[in-house]
Order: sequence, then structure tokens, then C-alpha cells
Amino acid sequence: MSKKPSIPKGTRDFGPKQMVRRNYIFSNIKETFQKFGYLPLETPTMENLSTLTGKYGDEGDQLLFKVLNSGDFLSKRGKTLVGEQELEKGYKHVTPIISEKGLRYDLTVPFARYVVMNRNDISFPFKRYQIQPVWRADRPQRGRYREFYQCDADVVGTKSLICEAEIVLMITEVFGKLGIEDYSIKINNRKILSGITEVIGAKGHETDLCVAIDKLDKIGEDKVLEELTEKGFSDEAIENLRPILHPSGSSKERLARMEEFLTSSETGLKGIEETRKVYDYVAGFGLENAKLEFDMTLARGLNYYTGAIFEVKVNNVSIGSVSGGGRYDDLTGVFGLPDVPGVGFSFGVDRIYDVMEELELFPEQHQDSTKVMICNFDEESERYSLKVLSSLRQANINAEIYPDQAKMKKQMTFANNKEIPFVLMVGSQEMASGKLTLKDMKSGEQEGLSVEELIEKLK
RNA sequence: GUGGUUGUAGCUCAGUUGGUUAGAGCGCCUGAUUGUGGUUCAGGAGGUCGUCGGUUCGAGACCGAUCUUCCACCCCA
Repeated sequence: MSKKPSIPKGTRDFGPKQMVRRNYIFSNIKETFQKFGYLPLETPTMENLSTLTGKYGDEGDQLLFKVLNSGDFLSKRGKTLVGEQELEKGYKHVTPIISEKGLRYDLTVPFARYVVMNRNDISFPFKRYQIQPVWRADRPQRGRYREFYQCDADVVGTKSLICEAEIVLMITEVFGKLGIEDYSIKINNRKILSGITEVIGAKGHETDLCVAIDKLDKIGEDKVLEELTEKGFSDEAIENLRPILHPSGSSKERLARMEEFLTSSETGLKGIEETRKVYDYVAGFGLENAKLEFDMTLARGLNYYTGAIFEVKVNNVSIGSVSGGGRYDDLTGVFGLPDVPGVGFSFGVDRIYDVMEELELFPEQHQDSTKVMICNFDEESERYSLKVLSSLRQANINAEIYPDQAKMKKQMTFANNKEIPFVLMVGSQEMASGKLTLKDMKSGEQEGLSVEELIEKLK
């Protein structure tokens, strides 16, 4: 026997049952995006490595899947593919020689690339959504795959905070439709985070602060402060930080307290103002009960964010965030088009799927599958049945015939396993009378119907 | 990337200090029922024990490597 086939680490097949459920999530998200004026876009699976590298930080670059150059790349460089000097410099210097392309790591950077390449044809503000898989050479875990889908919606060419508010609305709508109730949309602002570093006298160390603060609820205050000391924060700075480490009260109260703390930082106050405005807009849309929480400990890794940042977590489910995003002032700058501000966010469908499965939120759905199966007795009945089958399909009824003249038992078992609700029997009696026998597989009841009656019943 | 964990029938799992022919439940196939599934009864098929190598008279069990799974960290959707 040949070797058992397998698929690469961190990838998955999606069977028909899973696909029905995934499509259910996809279509809800698409519908919502389109309702808010976003239009679809697709970009290639592969991008040039020059497009991808340097956009996600060192960690991100490590996680890029690279595509080996095709053809006889050996001959292009003469007999020596890689010189000894290059080898000594390490793999980072060797990879560009044998690989020029990589699999996309997210949808935002390819989008920025698209905007720059098509700047003359795009009328701004430009809203697009994009639902495609992305790849990361991460170590897989629950809710963490090497190939997974992102559903991004971004708008570029406007600084309006209405966009931020609309993101909150879209998240609320999608989760509402999917039946996820216990979740929170956390919002923070990069400007607030840099304000904090200014106030405590550690300007320029935003990233370290973010990473440490992010773990507050996980490892506790002491360990966080310890980590900050390790990263070179002064005792004074840490002492200054202490008062704001324990957020309590409503988002409004937290914002007020943070405003007080940030009085000496212009940037910080700007962040507060922006966050307030997002709240105002959300309220302006009439959404009173948005699950929006201001959380100054929220810090997202991607370093292109400059304004609001979002993250959505489902409560009481041990899975990471299911959605996230933020504002970036200059994502297209690296591609030579400065001053195009934008906001975007993304749904992690694979995680939403896992969450919904755990919470048993998928509705029973069979409308995609066959509604009626015709039993195949013999050649005469088969010929007769094909006409019936065509009539059913013309009436938009999902129908199929069992393709082989197998035993009844086998055909019934097949229908049962496929959860086909009705089975139609066309034998000699039926052909003689014109009344076909329809069996309801759930109740087991049977009745004789003409083709017209049949269509009427199954419609 | 660091540390740990897992792998036995299609699925969920047993398998004693290393010892003859590796088991169960569910599923699958056949028949009781030659035009009736989901219930019942009777019978049957299916395993190079993840892969490769080693120790041993003898390995599913011990050792090494590798792949895979899951977990913690890192990071993230």
C-alpha cells in the first residue's frame, strides 16, 4: 500500500458540513460590509517579498512563507548558487537569492499596495472588503492555524472618526446576526499609549510598554512591572505608571481619569478626544448598547497603527481575539504614496467558527442540500424518472436521482445518511397510475402524488 | 523561535514488569426484509500500533531521529 496522504502542519480540509457553516458566516459578514458601502477586492496569493518584508516587524518577517524561485535558478548565478561569504552572513542574506515571492501574511498590506498602484483610478475615500486566506509560519495551536481566512474591511482617504464608529456598528451587526451575545469590543488609541510614555518619562518605548501592559490581566501587576524593569524602564517611570494600572468604573470614568493623567501630554489628550468622539458617533447612530469598552491596556502588535485600535473578544471562551483592527495614518507611505490615512479591521472567521461551535450557535440548515431523491428501480423507471427530475429542477427544487439501480435498502440508507428529507419512488404501479409515491423520511409517511402536486408540495 | 505533550481499526479509546494470534464501543458490509432508511437480531470485513532507525532471543510498550496533534511562552486572527 502507498503511504498515507497528509496535509501540511496547521492546514485543514473543510468538508461539506463545515463549508455550509463557514459560508453562513461569510455571507453574513459580506452582507454587512456591503450594507456599509464596502466593495469586494481580491489580490494574488503571492506578493513580491519586497512588498511584504519590513511591514510586520522582525517577528512578522520570520513568519512569512517564502516561495522558492521557479526554473533553474542555479544557472542564473553561475555554478555557485551562494558564495561562502553570503553563507556566513546567515540565512537572512541567502533567502533573497533563492526566493523573491512570498504568501500574503495579511490583507491590509496587499490592499495598501493595490491602492498605491491604482491611485489614479481610485476615488477617495475608498472602501473595500476582502475575504481571502492568509498564511503565517506560526506554530499551530487551538484557534491558530498556518492557513486561515481574514475578512477585512478598510477605508482609506479619510480621517473621519465616523469610520471608526461604523466599525463598531458592523461588528455589532455581524455578531448579532450570528447569535454571539457575550463579547466585548475593546477600544484604545495609540496616541494614549504614547501619551502615557511621555508622562512617565519613557518616551519612545511605546512598544515595550504595550507588550508588557497587555499582559496585565494574565500575569498580574507585579510581573508586568518586573518585565518593564527588565526592558530598561526607570523606577521613577514605573512608580508614575502605577496609578493607572487598575482600571475600574465605566468607560467614561476611565476616560476622565486618563485625561487627568495625561494633562501634560498633547498627544495623549488628542487620543482621549478621538476616543470620546468615537463614542459620540456611535451614540449618534442610535446604538445605545454597543459593547464598546475603553481599555487602556489594549495594545496591538502591528506597528503601523497610529490612532484608534480595536480588538473583539468573546467572553467565557478560551480563544484569542476574533476580530481586530485600527487606524493607520500612513500605510501607503512605504510604497511611495504619503498622506493617505485609513482605518480597517478584520474578522477571524476560523476563530469565529470555533467559538460558534463551542457555544452551539449554528442553526440547523439544510436548504443547500438535496430536498428529494428519486429511487432508481430499473431501466424503465429510470427513464421515466429523468423527466420527473427535470420538472423538479425547473421548479427550483434541489433534486437528484440515485445513479445506480441498487437495492432499495442501499438507496434508502444513502438518503438517510445524507439527511435528504423526501424520497420519491417511481415503480411500475406509479408509472401506471401517474401517482408517484413520496415518502417523508422523518415521519415515514407515504402518499401518492402527481408531478404537479409533487412540485406544489416540495416548493 | 523556546519548553512540554500526543499518535493503536473509519471514529472514540483499552492494551499489566517487554512474551504466542493486538481488543472494546460506535460506524461500515452481508443477511433476516428479492419495493422501504432511522429500531431489533445473526454473521462478517477492517491494523506493517505515525514514520525511519536502534536495543533485545523477543518491541504496540524501551532508546534516538523525524513528522503530526495539543498546551505554555513569544506573538497573533
